[in-house]
Amino acid sequence: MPPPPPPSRLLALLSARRPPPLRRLLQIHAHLLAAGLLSFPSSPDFSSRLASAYALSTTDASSSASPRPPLHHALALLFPLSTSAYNAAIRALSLCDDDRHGCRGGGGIVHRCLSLYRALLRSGAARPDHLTFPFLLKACARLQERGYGDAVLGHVLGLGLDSDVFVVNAAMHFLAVRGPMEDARKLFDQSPVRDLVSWNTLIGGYVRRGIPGEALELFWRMVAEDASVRPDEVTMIGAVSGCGQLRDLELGRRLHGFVESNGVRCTVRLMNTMMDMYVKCGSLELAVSVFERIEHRTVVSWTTMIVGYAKFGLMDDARKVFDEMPERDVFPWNALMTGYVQCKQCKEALALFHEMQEASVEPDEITMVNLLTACSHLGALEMGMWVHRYIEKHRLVISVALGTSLIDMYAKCGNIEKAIHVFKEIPEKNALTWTAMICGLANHGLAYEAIEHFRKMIDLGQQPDEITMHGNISLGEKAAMKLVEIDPSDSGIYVLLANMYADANMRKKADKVRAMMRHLGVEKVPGCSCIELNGVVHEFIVKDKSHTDADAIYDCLHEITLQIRHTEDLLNISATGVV
DNA sequence: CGATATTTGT
Repeated sequence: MPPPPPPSRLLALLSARRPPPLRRLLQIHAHLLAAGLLSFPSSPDFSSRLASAYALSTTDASSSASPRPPLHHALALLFPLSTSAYNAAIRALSLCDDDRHGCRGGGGIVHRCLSLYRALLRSGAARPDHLTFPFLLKACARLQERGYGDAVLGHVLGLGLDSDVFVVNAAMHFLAVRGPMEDARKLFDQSPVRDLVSWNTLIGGYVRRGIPGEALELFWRMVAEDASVRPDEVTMIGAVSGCGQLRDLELGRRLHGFVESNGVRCTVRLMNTMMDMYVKCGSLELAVSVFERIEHRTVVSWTTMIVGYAKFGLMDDARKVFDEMPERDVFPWNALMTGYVQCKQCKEALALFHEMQEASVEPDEITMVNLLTACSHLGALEMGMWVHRYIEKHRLVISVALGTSLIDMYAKCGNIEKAIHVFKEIPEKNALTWTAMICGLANHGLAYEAIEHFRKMIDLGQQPDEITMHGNISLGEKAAMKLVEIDPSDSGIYVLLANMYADANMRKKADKVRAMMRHLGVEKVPGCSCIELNGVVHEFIVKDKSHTDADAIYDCLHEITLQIRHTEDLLNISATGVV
């Protein structure tokens, strides 16, 4: 028998970033027991470290080949655990930040955190304390469902921990991410404790939700009213990115000045945010000047620069930046591809995808959305179908956005049946999905089906609160206009529209738009038809001469017309009689 | 002791 490793060696094994495999962990556990190192309390706290390692090793995806024991079995071996051991285990789990270990959306890890918390509540010996909740709430904020976090918030109140600033901030963060923003705000306004992180959390929350006005107002209030805090890097990241959402260049320069005159640490992250803001506010020049002043550029810095050039249509410069970057993850690839698509250089986008595959970069959902958009523009049905198969083969999750892109691609590439099929298959639909389907049907001249879908969309209440605070109405309008185009005489559309506006509390505007729609209905829209040849869609409008082979096509049409006339003469029937 | 933060998309 080899001698047991010294405690320092065991400690090192337990503290490694990657936990030892379960089998090894059990050995370590036995050694610690034999050495009497698990008697509580001890320093260093071996039982906390062992609990953390168990929590992590039952999460480790690499051990998923063999059945993993439930976490509570492993922890039962350590029973009874102290609160700090539970906290350490929850902490270790909540810090393990990627989703490889569990199901999507960090679900696996969060549920393990919650089961640890339940074990803690059941244990009787230990009670959750002020250190338990920041980690736990952070985990809950990563979960789509709100229920668990709400329950935990209830416990916080029950235990009277609502005066611990760390707990309050974690609760605010949870509410800002998952709950109604008003609740986060209420907590901020009513809490007896408040510090820099409280302000930052709330400002960041408003920015994440796309309410930049509120974020900036809070920022100025913080500067003016609360002398106990000074804006730091995190504050400024929130304020500057909010300013980017506002597209307010003047404000952006002011905030930039604020950073420099208030000694805020100008870290790469802040400078990246500043670049992004300048790009969004339309000043490529200032974005470049910030980029050039960054000493240690990250992938984010380079990517933001690519987005900037692409946004201004300077694809050659975007490509140059892309080629110059020392290392790339999927972001710069997607950013460049998006640029090509938006600049209508769809063939370049497809070529980039092939480069991406040669570079062995794993494409993601966004890559696929870009590819499908490129295919839609090109009318490249073959390629589009290949992308569809690729998505299925690689088991990429078909999100709303991806599903919508598929529908749009099939519709624009001329395969409306497949578009309908995908529409029926996908589980999640939003207003954009419906619009893509309705416009697709309308473009294929399927007026009845389009109107039926429009009706269904309204019936399902698939709008007012989907997007903002108005944007949705224009979506409805977009769909409706398409319908008016194909059948101006259908009064049903006007009724539906009127109802839609009524539902959205826009009665005042309803009449005005009604008149507009009528006007549109009167207007003649040129008839249009599409034909697909070898994966390329050719579009023709009445009297359209834009096609490269227009002369030949019209010659051919003329020939066909002559032949029909000739046949008519032979059969002695009139053209109107046939048609 | 513990909480807040930047880049890609229909």
